[in-house]
Amino acid sequence: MAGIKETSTNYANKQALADECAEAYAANIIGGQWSLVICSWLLNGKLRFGELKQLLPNITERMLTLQLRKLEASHIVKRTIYAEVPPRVEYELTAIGYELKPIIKGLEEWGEKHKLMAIRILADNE
Amino acid sequence: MAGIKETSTNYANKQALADECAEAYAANIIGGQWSLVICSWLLNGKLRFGELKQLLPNITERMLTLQLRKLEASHIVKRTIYAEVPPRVEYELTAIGYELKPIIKGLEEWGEKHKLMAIRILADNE
DNA sequence: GCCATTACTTACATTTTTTATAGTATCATA
DNA sequence: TATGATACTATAAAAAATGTAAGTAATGGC
Repeated sequence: MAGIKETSTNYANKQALADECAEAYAANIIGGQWSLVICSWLLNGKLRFGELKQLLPNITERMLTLQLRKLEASHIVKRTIYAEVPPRVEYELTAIGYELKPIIKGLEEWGEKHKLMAIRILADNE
Repeated sequence: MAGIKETSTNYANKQALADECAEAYAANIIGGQWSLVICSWLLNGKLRFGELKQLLPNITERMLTLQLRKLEASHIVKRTIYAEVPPRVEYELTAIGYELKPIIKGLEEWGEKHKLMAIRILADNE
């Protein structure tokens, strides 16, 4: 929860929810628009900033930076800077980040299944 | 994806991501602030609107309605209205909604683990 | 000196989500 | 006639997330 107003009701609500529901706590961490997909790519190994950018064609550099910083702050990814010019920075999952694997795979399977269901329902309604 | 502007870049990005990544597709469905927690409660059985409201102390009626409607539109929950006065409405998970169970449980466990880790890291830094 | 490369940063604009507050319909009961 | 219960709806405003566009630092090669 970075850059959110600590006096807002929303902040209080998120805190309260996260305190008593671990799944809400988890959702706060991996909840950005691109976070899950970034993690999903990183499951296969280290990637550089530019590589991630190419894998997520429509992401802006700003969003990529923001999401990576958030993931880093939550200890989901580790950032390694090599003192070279031009710079080289690599991102990889931490141990706890890697433990998201079954969840991500589960979401993936569930999503596929849901998609098929949605298509079936659409077809039935014609 | 209800009430979002179909001409926005954000809409296009979400669509594109959801098309190629089932986990992003899934995240769009269960991604609201309260969705996961609502589903989590419903895993134990049917609940009325008012019961959900009490279980989620700080939620406004509007948010509860919005999230339930979104979940209903995605076929995650089923809504049953009883023709009584005062009205009675019950919410329950559909079959595909219930299949979120392992994912929710996984997130819960992962969240607990992550919390412990975060506490340990904080302690180490003192 | 100038350019190219990489991984950013900054300022600002727009869109989306969440919160706040007040109201509605129904009908049994007091 | 007024009240209470339930599950909402309407409108506005605040806050958060995302997008746009431009700029930065460092240095090796031309």
